[in-house]
Amino acid sequence: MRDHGGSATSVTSAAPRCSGRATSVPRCPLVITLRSAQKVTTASRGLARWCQLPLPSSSSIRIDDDADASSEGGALVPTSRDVAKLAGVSQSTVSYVLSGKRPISPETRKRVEGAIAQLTFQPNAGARALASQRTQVIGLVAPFGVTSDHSGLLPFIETIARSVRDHDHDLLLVTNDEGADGLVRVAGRRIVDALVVMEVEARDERIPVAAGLDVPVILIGVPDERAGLPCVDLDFHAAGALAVAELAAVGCRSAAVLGYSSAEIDRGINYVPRFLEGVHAGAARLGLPLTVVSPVELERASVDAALDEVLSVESDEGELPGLVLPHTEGVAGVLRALADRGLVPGRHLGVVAMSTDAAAEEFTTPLTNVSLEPRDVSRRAVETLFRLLEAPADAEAPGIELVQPRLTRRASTALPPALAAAQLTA
Amino acid sequence: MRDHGGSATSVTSAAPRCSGRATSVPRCPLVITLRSAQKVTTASRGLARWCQLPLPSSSSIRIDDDADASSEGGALVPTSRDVAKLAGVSQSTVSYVLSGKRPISPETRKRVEGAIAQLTFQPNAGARALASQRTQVIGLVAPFGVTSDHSGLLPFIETIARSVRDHDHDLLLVTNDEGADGLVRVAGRRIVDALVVMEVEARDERIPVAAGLDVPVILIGVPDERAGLPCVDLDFHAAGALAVAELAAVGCRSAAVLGYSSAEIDRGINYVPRFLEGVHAGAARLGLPLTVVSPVELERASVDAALDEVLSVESDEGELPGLVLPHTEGVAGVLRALADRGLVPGRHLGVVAMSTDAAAEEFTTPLTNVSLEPRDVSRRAVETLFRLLEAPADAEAPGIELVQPRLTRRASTALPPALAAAQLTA
DNA sequence: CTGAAAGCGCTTACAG
DNA sequence: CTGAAAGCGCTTACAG
Repeated sequence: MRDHGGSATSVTSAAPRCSGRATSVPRCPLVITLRSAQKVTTASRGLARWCQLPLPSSSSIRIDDDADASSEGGALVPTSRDVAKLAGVSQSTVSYVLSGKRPISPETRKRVEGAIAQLTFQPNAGARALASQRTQVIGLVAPFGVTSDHSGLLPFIETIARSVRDHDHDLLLVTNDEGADGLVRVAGRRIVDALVVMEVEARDERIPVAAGLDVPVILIGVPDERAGLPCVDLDFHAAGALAVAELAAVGCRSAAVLGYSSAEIDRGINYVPRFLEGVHAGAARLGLPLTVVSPVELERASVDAALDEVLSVESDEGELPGLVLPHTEGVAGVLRALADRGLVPGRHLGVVAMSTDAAAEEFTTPLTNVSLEPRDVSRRAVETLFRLLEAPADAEAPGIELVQPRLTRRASTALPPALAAAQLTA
Repeated sequence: MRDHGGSATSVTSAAPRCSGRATSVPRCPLVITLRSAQKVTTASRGLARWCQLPLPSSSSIRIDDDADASSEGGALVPTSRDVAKLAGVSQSTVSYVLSGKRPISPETRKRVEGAIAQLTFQPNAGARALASQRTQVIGLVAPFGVTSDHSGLLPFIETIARSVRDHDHDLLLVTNDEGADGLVRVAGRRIVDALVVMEVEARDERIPVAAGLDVPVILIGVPDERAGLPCVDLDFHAAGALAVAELAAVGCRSAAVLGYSSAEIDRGINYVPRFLEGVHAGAARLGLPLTVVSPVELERASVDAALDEVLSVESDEGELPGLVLPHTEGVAGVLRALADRGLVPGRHLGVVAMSTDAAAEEFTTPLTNVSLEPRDVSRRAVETLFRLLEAPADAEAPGIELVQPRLTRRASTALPPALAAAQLTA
């Protein structure tokens, strides 16, 4: 047993003796005796302060700390061996009671559970991982610091963390700074059982590395070459088509897309072309004239230029095109630029944006949006990952799962009676 | 060694034999022989597909897979014992080369490092944790789902994750759904070595629990009763004082605070009173008349009412009060309401908001802000936590660390020449 | 400067 | 339905 930092303090643990290693102050019933006043050290001073006791100058103090008393500074942690002894069963029985991997008689179970409760036993995760080859931890590779804004990231992290907990696992955050090495590290050292890789790029250096790991990996996003790895993502093609279909439905005679920022395009994020293809396909099917301006940067000047270009293409009847705003971060800037021109979404022109519902409702004119469904995508990713984790090695590997986007009509496509009427009679 | 799912496949690993457990396909040099064509199973089919080989009908195939080839589907992972054998040293020497905990001769080191590289050895985290009683994982208890918006949360998570990696540890995310039980679980099972608890409330049920754990805990935020736990937070008192001082400096003759939302107040977040106290103290020192309206909800009606109240208190000279907006989430709504009234920040009245610099610059009129400094706070928290983790048991326990806020003047307090001049001559 | 060996606290065939 | 024991892959006194 380790000394408590000063020879003045001696610790004697009373029965039942725990077999665990002492970190500092045992959690078992104990007696602390301060032997000599002269030799009182910082450690014993600290301890006394902790216990809210005056530091005695030349007497001994007694602390009766019961088993589940929570005093900081370390504890002699009970093991499953202690539980077994107390319950009068073998250690394996304790393990089986915990895991449910074999039938246990009701009486035995009761005794074991009682002992567990009495000792406030909690299984050691490291020992369990070593013996079972399962860490019960999932790694999440999150794209911190790649782009400036990441407000959209949080719902993913949150939902993934919760879903993983629903499967009795924990979530380890792997920042993207480490790149592919991070994947190799957490998988190779068996820190995690499986990985979720977020925001994969079209040609992502992490893909071949991830495919070579001997733990299951799921991608959020769809790279050009997925190397056999399962992917989950929003159906951005459908999202693009949905956006133009809405504009057509409310009577817009043409559509214009104010594209992504060049930062986003340069990163080769695969949803950019997928969304634009969807827009094109949708417009073509509906016979809607389409203009795409891309890239559009977040800066005011770039937004103004793009808007000028788009608004100059008005139709013969002086009608403005319906606007599709795929770039969530840029939406606020475009709306501001519209306001500067005295243009009100839903009155002078239709606007559909890719954004969360919450963000869409925040604007002066609530926006019709196509939701990014981060929660659905995250949940699906985790479900698939656990199916993979539990699947026999010969199971069918899942492919690409696409979550269908959802459009919610709000004021920004509530077009004027004239247009709406035209639409109704059409 | 585990069977590969079908009796038709036998796997023989060539020297050097690895001592690790086979999950599926060994990573060591190996020979795979398909014995009988009739008995080809799904498993062996899957294997063949993987290897990009046609499935032979009645012959045996040979695959020479070298040690660092990365083929999915499992691997016979090398252990430090394999490294030791290959390097001709003892297992303990391998461990010491890795940990640097005792001097190693250059030649020995070279041989060991060579063997590690050759086998692409990575130490098993579970085994290491079990033997060393250190998991190298820090837990972060993040307040997911407590409030609606959490964009402000991300910089904390990001910075904490990075800082923790700088100390060669990983970050485990503990969602707040589990409440105090989550702390007990990850600490008690030794899933983490230490904890960061975010957004602590004034009377937080997690505090006494956290204080009873036998792992170091650091709080971000300052509860009423910190139970001896170290805290790191922004100095909200100073922030409040800084905000009114700025308004006074640019010539405002009175100040008004549009307070927090009742949701935030109800949660008993400790920075609410601290900030307001700072505002009061600052205003008192400067002799600035002060109005505080609180709560102010995020809803338009509430903002309008608060603004009406505040703007009616104009001075004899018809001057409007300077506005302090402590509630980051509510800033956008207040600005919109001001715009509706034709009031421009920095022209008709001064405005100072609590917000990140990035957010402050996003508004039509860039805002003078007092930064929340999430990165500084996070970094300090992690530094203190590791000091705690490495400190001897008798070390001095740290108390409350307050990070000083920083004010950046922008257009919203660039008041009209008349006022500025008045201020200069004063 | 290095090695042999015990031990960390579980799980899981194996045996009954 | 239960137990005895091997073993997971490291670290760390102990010994030289």
